[in-house]
Amino acid sequence: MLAAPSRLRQSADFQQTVRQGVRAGRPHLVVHLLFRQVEEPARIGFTVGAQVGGSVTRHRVTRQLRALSQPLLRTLPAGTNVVVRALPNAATVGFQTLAAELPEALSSALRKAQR
RNA sequence: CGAGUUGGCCGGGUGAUCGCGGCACGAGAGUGUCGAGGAAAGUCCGGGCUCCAUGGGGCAAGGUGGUGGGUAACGCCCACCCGGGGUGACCCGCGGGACAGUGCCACAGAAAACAGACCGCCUCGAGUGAUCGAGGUAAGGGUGAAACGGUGGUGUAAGAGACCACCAGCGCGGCAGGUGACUGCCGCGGCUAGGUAAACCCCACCUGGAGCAAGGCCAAGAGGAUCGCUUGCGAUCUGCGCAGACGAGCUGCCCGCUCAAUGUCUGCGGGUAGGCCGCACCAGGCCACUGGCAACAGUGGUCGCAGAUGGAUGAUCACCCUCGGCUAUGCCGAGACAGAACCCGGCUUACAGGCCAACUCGUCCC
RNA sequence: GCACCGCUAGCUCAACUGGCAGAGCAGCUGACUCUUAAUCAGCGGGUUGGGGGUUCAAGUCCCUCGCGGUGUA
Repeated sequence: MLAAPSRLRQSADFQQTVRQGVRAGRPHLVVHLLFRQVEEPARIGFTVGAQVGGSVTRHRVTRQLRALSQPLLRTLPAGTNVVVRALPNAATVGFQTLAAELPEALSSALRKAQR
């Protein structure tokens, strides 16, 4: 589990990020990103729906994404909110595929947001 | 050796690196330690715990259903009885009551529950005759899931428990065994009484309601009474709005009791979740002994065993294990069902593969 | 967490107290027409979500499992 200040913890935060932020997709996941003008650490959250699979596979995907997010968190500017949404086919591919797609999607979203 | 029955267990292992949550210690960096399951699942039962209610009487409603025992309790478990299945080990059974009452039994059939008689059979009468009428009878026929005991004989106009023998079944009595369900034996009776209660129902026994978003504390906010003290409500709110109904409450209803038109309830709309506690040490696991057929209980020893809140057990690598494929001393791929959320006892359902024990039947050998 | 509802032909729905599973649309065949549509005649199509039980007999009653959905906190 990430530290509490680095997590999105409320449903409202998720909705705000997904609706107002920019979006960058890859075949197995989507990254939503939103800059906020506050001096807080960057925060990240995960959305893994029931379409991905049962409880066991959902948790497995969440853990893999969380493990990948740990080093990427430092590279984000302060006040950034990120929501990583797993697509239904995310459980069918291995860790290596997700490890390649997440940094790509994140940097792509950052470029979009800075424009 | 083959075929089978029952019960129990495991359900990947070891190591390294980078990470996560709880707890303990520490000023801190950090160190140490623990960290998913047999079903954590479905939510079908039972309890603990918490709050609310709880003066009495009656009626409902729901559940359970052989007997005895186990248990905190159960719709669970154990043993036994009865019925059914299997050569057998063993398995299956919502397994009380059908003379307390009511209902239903389609189609077919003469007739479907209480006796009756369609075709028959027999006697008498009428008629030349086909046949008709009166009466007796229920053996035979056919229908059906089910037809008023079965077989053989006596008997008769034809027949019939009308009578007899045996058998099946019912009721009563006695003796014996068992805590009991019940079983065995003997005698007597009338000769025969359909099914359905997972149809209503009757009988016996059990059940107050809600649920950890229970509930408590703090912070913050709002309203009323009077400044304070203080009092009531307080996220299950509303003296925020609109509309409607009516006496209301005693958590289903009635009696009864209590309170009261500034009261109470209902519907629609509107609004509200910050932290801490509850929270993890118990009907606890394992081992031994004792009692018991067993479920289980008692005594002693020993162990400490998840506690998150967008929610902790992940990622990678190496070797080993199991399985599958192949170009086969190796290579490649796969590793069941499934993720704790207040806790516990059961039930049910899912589950690759494997292990152990007891027992049964068959065949062969000693 | 608690309280409920539904599952029937390819689709939308019936089947009263247990008693032969049906209707409309769709499909197929034929007729009408130069052809199509419309119309007319006919035909096929069902493990009643799965399994088990009670009953002579189950879509209906009971138990259990699955899928989908609703209300409420």
